[in-house]
Amino acid sequence: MLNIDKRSRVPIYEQVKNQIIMLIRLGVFKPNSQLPSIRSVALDTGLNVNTIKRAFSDLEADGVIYSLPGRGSFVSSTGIKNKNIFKKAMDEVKASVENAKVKGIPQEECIKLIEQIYSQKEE
Amino acid sequence: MLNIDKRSRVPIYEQVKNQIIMLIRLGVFKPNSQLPSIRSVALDTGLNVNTIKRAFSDLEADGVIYSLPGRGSFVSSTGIKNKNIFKKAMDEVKASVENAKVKGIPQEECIKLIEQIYSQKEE
Amino acid sequence: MLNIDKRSRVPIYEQVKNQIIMLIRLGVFKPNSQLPSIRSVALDTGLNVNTIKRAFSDLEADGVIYSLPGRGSFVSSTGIKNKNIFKKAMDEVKASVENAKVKGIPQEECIKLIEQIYSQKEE
Amino acid sequence: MLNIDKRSRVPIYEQVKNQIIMLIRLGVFKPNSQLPSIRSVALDTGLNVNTIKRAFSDLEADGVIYSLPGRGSFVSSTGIKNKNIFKKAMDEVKASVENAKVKGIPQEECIKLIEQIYSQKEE
DNA sequence: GTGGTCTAGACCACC
DNA sequence: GTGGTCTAGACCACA
Repeated sequence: MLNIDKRSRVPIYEQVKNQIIMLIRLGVFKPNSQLPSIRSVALDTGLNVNTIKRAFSDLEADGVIYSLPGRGSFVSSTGIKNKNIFKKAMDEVKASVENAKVKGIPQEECIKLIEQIYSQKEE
Repeated sequence: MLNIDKRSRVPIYEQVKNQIIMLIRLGVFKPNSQLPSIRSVALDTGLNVNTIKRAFSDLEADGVIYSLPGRGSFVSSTGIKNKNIFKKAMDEVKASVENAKVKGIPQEECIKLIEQIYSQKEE
Repeated sequence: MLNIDKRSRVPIYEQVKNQIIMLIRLGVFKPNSQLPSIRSVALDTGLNVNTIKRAFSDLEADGVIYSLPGRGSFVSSTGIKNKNIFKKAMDEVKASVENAKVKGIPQEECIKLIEQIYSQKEE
Repeated sequence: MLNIDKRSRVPIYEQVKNQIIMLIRLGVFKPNSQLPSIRSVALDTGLNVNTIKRAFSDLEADGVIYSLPGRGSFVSSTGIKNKNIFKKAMDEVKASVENAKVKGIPQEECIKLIEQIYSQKEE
């Protein structure tokens, strides 16, 4: 179900977080519905329980999901409509573009790249 | 000479690299001219010698500077026109924008941000 | 009969306990009268039998009810006037207020909150 | 330096968090000053590095401290003046007092308890 | 030395 | 079965 690249420099728990966010955004997991258990995700992905737990806890801290001990983890009713998540993502873009600008990369290159990324179909 | 923010999350050696690249780009350091020694930079900035060393060897690996053992470091003749530096910067932008897309941020938001960054005067 | 919030962080067996205590306090269940059976409560609420069993045995341990094997559970003659229940509740209040104090919240804030809670009508 | 009760039902990382918050509030750790390293705290307390790490990460998520990889952990410039921390503490008080009210404990008992707690000198 | 990530495996409370 | 806590120990990047 999840597609993890162990060789990426992006931490595994971040990849898990991102994929779950995308699945919620795509409607695969709907608000207030139950998510697969931490352990089952760990089994499916072959990752350690603690790594998945870390991803779930982070998502809970961001208000994307909530977990009830002994009962399971659930998509929060507001789902992905959380400003905090957006802010973090935009902060990253900002930092990387500012860096590109400092390195002397012209604005058109950046815009071209963005248009290219957004024209790709979501996997 | 260098403007380092010790409280930034950007690694210090990265900040050193970036500032040197910018100084080359602005013409303060010209192709084939000698750079200040690692030790003098360390003294000036109050940073650890190892940190500066790391920045210089990274720059050498990127072909931006070259060092002659016993004589010092010099701006390479091609200077900053090195594809590697550009590629790394663009890879960062790519990763952050792909992440933004996954989080559901619309293309226009990214473009707006870029135009805003590039409209600012360089410090 | 019982009003359970499955999405609450309060354990379900705790909610069951609390509601039964309140019903006794309100006189719905009188001292020495028989309580509905564990199974019927489980059926009514749609909760797991084990969860109800846990609530009942906790209440018995606290001396609020007693059970006669094969015949059912009954409100104890002393009813809710049991020190143990009070003590547990007060211990919780104590812990949370001590925590608030540590966090730097002034005494007046706590008192104000309490007055506000007690001025609300009981549901 | 820290005073941990391993037998408490309050998670150890919570106790660590609370004690650090108190030390910041008392001015022992000042805004922007460096905190003892995660490892040294682990050594001093005899606790596992990961447990201390958990406490520090939580504090960072709450904006109380910030950490710079390779450099250390620091009290954030706003220090403890964080509404989130206060809200969580008050939510706890609210829940416990509401519970006490349901159990039939009179308002005066709660107020008396609070006055007693706040009259005690801070350790 | 510092913090950050990851694994492995234990024990607990709750359902 | 579920999530939550804790320990032990490994490896990494950064200073």
